[in-house]
Order: sequence, then structure tokens, then C-alpha cells
Amino acid sequence: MSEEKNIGAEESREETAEKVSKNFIENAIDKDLAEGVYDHVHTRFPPEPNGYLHIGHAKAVLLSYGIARKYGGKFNLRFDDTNPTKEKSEFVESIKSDVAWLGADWEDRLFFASDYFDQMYECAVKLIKKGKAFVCDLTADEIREYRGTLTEPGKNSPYRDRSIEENLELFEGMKAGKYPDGSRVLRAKIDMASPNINMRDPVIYRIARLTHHNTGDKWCIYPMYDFAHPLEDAFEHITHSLCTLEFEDHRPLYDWFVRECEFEMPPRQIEFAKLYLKNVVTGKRYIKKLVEDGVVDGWDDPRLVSISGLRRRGYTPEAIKMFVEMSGISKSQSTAEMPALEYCIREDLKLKKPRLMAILDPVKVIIDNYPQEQIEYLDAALNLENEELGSRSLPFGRELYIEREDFMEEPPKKYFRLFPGNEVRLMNAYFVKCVGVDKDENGEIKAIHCTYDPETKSGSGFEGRKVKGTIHWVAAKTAKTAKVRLYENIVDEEKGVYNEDGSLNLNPDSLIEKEAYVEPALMDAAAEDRFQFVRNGYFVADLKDSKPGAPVFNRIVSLKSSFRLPKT
RNA sequence: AGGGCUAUCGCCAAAUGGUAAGGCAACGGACUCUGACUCCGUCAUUUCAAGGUUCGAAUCCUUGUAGCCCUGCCA
Repeated sequence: MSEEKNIGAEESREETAEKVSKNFIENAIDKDLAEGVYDHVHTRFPPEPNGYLHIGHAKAVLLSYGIARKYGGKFNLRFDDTNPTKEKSEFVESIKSDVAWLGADWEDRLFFASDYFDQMYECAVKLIKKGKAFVCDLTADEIREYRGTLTEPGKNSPYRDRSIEENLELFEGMKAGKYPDGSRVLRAKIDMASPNINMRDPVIYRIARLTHHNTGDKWCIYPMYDFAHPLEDAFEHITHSLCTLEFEDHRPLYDWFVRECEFEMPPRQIEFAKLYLKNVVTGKRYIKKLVEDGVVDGWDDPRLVSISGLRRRGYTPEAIKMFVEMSGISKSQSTAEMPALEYCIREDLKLKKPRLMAILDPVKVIIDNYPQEQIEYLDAALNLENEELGSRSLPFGRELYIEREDFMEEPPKKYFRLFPGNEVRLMNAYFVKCVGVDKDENGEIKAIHCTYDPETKSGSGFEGRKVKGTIHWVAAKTAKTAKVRLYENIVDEEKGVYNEDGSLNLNPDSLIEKEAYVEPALMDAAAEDRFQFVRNGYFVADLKDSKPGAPVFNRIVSLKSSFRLPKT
């Protein structure tokens, strides 16, 4: 216990030293701690197990977990499973796996709202006994009518003044299954004229004979979110219950339940803005349709921003954490841009991962003055900026592949790659000079002829002359092929995410698969190994489709580039 | 008789009455065996608007404006 606190305190010092200012939630917590409202911090992430987590949830997970860590407190994972119509065990498993992957450690504190159903029932009884709740026989439609509107007050239910005894008996009957589904509800007795609609005698229990993923058929009444959530927080001794902005209007109700149920250390709800990404689809119904239509390869398709999709795409938990921290916490509705996320993954992988060569769009180069059958093994560093990564043996020969875009027969100004008469460096190897081009009958380039200069070998210390361009390559004779997948946004950013009818405006080129020539060392890649393919971007060996000796590479993100071919 | 919340650079975001941080993006330039990285420089005389208070206002007051959320027996 005290050891944990020390670790937390140490981190707190480190992190505040780096971070100039705190966010508004940390300020509020500081104040609570200073005023003695709480003497510790305990947070939670409370998803409903009704779907998969996405990048937006990552903010909520990492924020609550991060705050707990920062203050030397605890963090719970709790499934808010009070509505069996939408919830499945499949989702609790995927959510647990995603939260764990993100690095949020709930230790032994995994909870289910449904584990508290007995306690919640007791709280409801307590409210009835205090005259603060009543059983209402109005139909759903009638309740809606009685509720009033945004601009008009509601009116009291005719059942509002039932005696405590009658309410107790009726509520017990509800629990015992005496009444049909939907025939009665338990409501809090608050104020039908409140300008806050949430306070107009909200429903707190409904009758529904549904099999619950956790409690089975034990219950035929289920508590509503507004009643259940504050109780869950209180039962777990949560201090700061962080949630998103749309629950702001529910806070008075949250506080009302906590007060009326008479908890000793009431939790405090604080709301923050969700994290949206520009031009990115997160809507459940849209993604569901993409999956059903076979447009994407499941909820973990690398083009999706589900946590599992991001993982398959090659994003790291570290990068996602960096992104969430970079985006900041506030109450103003905000939409981050994709390049910020891309920056984070590049930044994370830059020094950590080896940089090798692969040719995505090959054209052949023949080095006329290089011995016909010779293969030469070069020692090439895996990452010039991180020597610890070591080097690999890189085969070089007379015939090579280079990228088609690295050669132009008639180059524009400032093109300093390969063109007739020009000399470039083959990365990790020699200078080569273009001396001619073979074409077929259609004028398509079949091969580029070069000569090389043996004196210019990499690492030889050759200083005789400099060359403006360096290009990457793979030796033809030893090249292996691997499937690569290049991803773009699944929707068309230029013309807009949505069509006029509300459907998604899909980008037909969101996935391009090709066979690439790769250097032999890449064939050892295991699933989830990440690399930089020099000048092409960062790639990951696909989690699902990579087989030993036959990796499939997903492009995580391209490299930044300021190179622009002048328009002709 | 509506209520709640939010407005600071293209995008995030700090500043807690003391003279507009930082990051992403963008744009110059240097360097370069990745047109990457790195480095250096540019990028809000002004904080939604208009008034007011003050020696001093993004911060306080007034009046507007705009955006988001709320009328599930969903969460």
C-alpha cells in the first residue's frame, strides 16, 4: 500500500516537471485533495459491453487510468451491464483485451454493475421508504406525455402519491415477476416541473424478462443507468467519476441519488469532451454496415479506428497514449486531425525499429559493369540513428529493382533521382550512373542500364564526389516477394465523408494490395513486428495473415515528404 | 418555462486581473547514405461581437451571436 503510494508520488513529480500545465480535471482534483474532500483518488472506466472500443474510448480509458496513476490511486474496470437487450459476453472479452492492450491495469478490480443488483435493489427500497420513489402504472407513452416538453413543465403521475406500504408491496411484486414486462416502473419522486428533464421523476427500474449475460434469469427487473451509475461508483468508493459531456445534465440526478441513498463518501462526476477525429468514421451503425457488406475485414480492419483495428494497422499503445495526451483534456467540443495521430506513431517507431528496403512498384536496373553472377554481401546498419539495433547482411548484385518513380527519362528541374546521365547513390551500396534504357514495342521501360563505381562503396569513406540523390533497391536474384497492403481513409476526404442520402462516401482506393520485392531479412518478420521500409513508410507484419516465412505487411503510415513533382 | 455547456492561430490547447505557452499542420532555410529524421527561422498587437469596470481584461460586469447536448421503460 505505502509502496504503491511512493511509486505514484515519484511519477507525479516526474510528469509535472515535464508538463507545464495541468488540465481542468487535475486542477479540480488538486482542489478536492487540498480541501480534504477526498484523501485519495480512485477512478474507473465503465463501458457498456455492447460493442467494440474505438479511439474515442481510448481517451476515456487512458484519462481515468492516467489520473489514478498520477495521484497514486486506483483504477477499476467496470462493465455497466444494466440493459441485457444490448449486451454480450463477446464484448466484455474484446473490451478487456483492448483495455489491457492500451496498458490500463485494473489489477484485481474487474467489476460488473450486475454484481450489485442486490445492493441496488436495497437502495431502491430505501428510497421508497423515504417517500422518494414510487411505482408508476402509466404506459411508456403516457409517461412521455406526462413528462412535458423542453419548454413546458410536466405533470405529476396519478400514481405519485401511493402510500409507502403500497409502493413497497408493488415493487416487491415487480421483482417477484407478478407483473408483465413494461406494465409498471419504479420512479424517483423529484420534480415534474424541473427545467432539467432528467429530474422529472425519472424511471429507475423497469420490468423486462431478459436473460442477462452475467445474472442469467435471476432478475426480471433492471435498474436504469441514471440510478445505477452513481450507486456503482459509490459502492466501489470511486472519488472522481469521469465521463463525457452529454452526461452533464445528469449530474444533478447523480448527486440526488448519491445524497438520498446516504453514502458516506459521495463520488464526484466530472465531464470532459469526447475526442473526435476529422473525416473518420466511428459510428456503430456505419461500421456495422461496412462489416456486413464485406467492405471491411471485420471490426478489426486496419482502416478502422477501433482499438483492434488500430492495433492491426500497426499502431502501438504508446503512440495512442501520446496522441491522447497531445490532444489534451477540456470541455470544448473538439475534432483532432489525423496527421497528429500519424505524427505519434512515426515518433514512437522512429528510433525503435529497423529500417530495411522493399520495392513496392518495381522497375529493373542492370549494372552493365558488374560481374554477371556475383552476389556481394554488404553490412548495412538497421537504423543509423540507433546503433543498438545492429546490422544485417544485405545482398547486392548485377540486377536490381528500384521504385518506378525513382527514374524519369525526361526529368523536371530539381529531380535528383535517376535519369539518363545522372549519378545517384544506391543506399548502403554504390554510386550508379544511368547510361541507357531498354523499352518494349509499346515504349514501356523494361530495364534501366547503369554503370557503378567500385570506389564509392558505402562505408569505404569515399569523398571524391557527392551525389544529390540516394535511392533504395533490392537485388533481383535474392529478392523475396511479400504481400503488402497500402491503406488510405475508407471514406473520400475530398468530396466528403457522407453522401446526400446519409450513406458513407467510400474511397475505392482505401486498400491497395500488391506484391513487393523485399530484401531477404524481412522474411523472418513475425506477426506484429514493425519496420520502416526506407523511403516508403512504417509497416507491420499483419497480426492475422502473416505466417512464418510468409509475412503480410500493412503500411501503418507513410513517411512525410516535401517532394512534389511539378505539374505538367 | 426551457435548461445545461462551450467559444483563444487551419487543428488541439495553456494562461486562475499583470501585458497571449506549447504541440500538430503549414511555410522558408541548413544538414543529410531516406526529398525522412534533426536543427534554425516564420506563423494571434490580440482571445466570438459590442459596450462597460480597472493603472492594467482572454480572464470581471452587461447585452448580443454561434456551436454542442437534453423531451428512451438506452448508456
